Amino acid sequence: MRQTKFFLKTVKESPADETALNARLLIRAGYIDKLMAGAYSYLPLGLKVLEKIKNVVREEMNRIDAQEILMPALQPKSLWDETGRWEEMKDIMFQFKGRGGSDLGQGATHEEPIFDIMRRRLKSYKDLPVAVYQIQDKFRNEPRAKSGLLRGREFSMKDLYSFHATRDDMLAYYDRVKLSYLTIFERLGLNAIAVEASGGAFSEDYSHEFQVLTPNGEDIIFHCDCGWAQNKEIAKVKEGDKCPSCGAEKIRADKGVEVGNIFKLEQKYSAAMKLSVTDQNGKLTPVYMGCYGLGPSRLMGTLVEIHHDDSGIVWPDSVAPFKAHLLLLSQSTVTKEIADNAYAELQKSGVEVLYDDRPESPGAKLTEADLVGLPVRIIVSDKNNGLLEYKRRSSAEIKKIAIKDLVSEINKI
RNA sequence: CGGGGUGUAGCGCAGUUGGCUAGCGCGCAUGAUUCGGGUUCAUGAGGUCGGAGGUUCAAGUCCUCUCACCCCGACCA
Repeated sequence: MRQTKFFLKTVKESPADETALNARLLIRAGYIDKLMAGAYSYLPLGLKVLEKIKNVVREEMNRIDAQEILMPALQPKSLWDETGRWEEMKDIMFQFKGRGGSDLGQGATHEEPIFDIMRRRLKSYKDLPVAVYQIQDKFRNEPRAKSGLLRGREFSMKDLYSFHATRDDMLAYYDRVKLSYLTIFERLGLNAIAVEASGGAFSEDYSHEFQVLTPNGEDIIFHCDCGWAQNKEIAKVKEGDKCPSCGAEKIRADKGVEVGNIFKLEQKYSAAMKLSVTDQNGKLTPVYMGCYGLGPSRLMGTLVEIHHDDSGIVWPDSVAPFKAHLLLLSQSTVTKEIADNAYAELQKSGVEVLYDDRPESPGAKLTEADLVGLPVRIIVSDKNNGLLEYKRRSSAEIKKIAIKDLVSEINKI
């Protein structure tokens, strides 16, 4: 993509109404725009990142035999009355009247509609197991939206629901999802730890939260090098205590951002919403269920909190909106030709490249490139005698390479 | 929802005890200039001072109400 044709405007100064680092950088660098508290637009660069995150999630979901669906955000009260959550969640759910006075709500989560779909289709233990997921915007009337993309009133969530004939099967799938989540976070360039947390309203057992440790996180996590970790909400230890798992006296307390949460719902929901199948003996049994959330938009914010420096964002390769930023620093005909050739080469090889072909000053281009944070920077200038200057955003090392070696150099990543 | 703070040009900000034509920087337009870390200069466009009501000869400035945004707390399938 030529930058002269690309819709991207960066700004020098941080917005006054944001203090969260992720929002300040993402807005300055032209990824997102704030519409109101807790609701952001994704501009071309930002949407590319969000989609890359979602696609990593899709790939890993598909790998654990989950199938993608899409449910409405708009939902009727009647469904939510079956579980009693219309009342229970009235403070957090956007609820309003439809035409004719019908009560409607916007989905803060989707257990009710997925149950409605499943109870009319799952009839026998032979129909199980089944797992479906969707990636959709959730709406929550947060008491306090804050921290940029980390806590929105409208935000992207991937929610997965699994249905099982036996408890053992549910537990086995829960473990599969747990591993899948860890793979997702690793692919995204995040070090997330699985933390025991409250099971919530429909489970007495612990749930697992996936927490990325960062000083800007909202939760407090007690954890040990051995892998044991609990949310402060349920933890009965304090910093420096003996680890209940390995016995070493080095429990640490750190702040974390919750980027995923998985629950064993057992049979409680199925009982409430009459989701039963006939077992091998012909007897009706409530199905076992699990639900598993993960937040792509919150992940995008978290990625910026973790991967940045004083000059701007430093995207991990897996989610960067473009792989390379090609900068034309001189306006001589010869140099322009070299840059055009390099651009053509990259495009031919399928490398996603943003080509800064604007007639701006070198300083402006260099500073802006650091702010935007693409993984590879390639400079073409009169100074380089026909060679290209190759630099990773995450490193200070600069290599001079020939055009013919450019694609192979990038493909090493 | 409690406490604190902020609303003035697209963005970041200044504006004294109420006073005359509301400013600065960035950005934008035009023309020059420059070309390896957001070049320099000139000219220009751009404002119901968040909104409503009030006090006053006179309100960006004082009072009341209200809306929005930020931070702390509470809350957080």
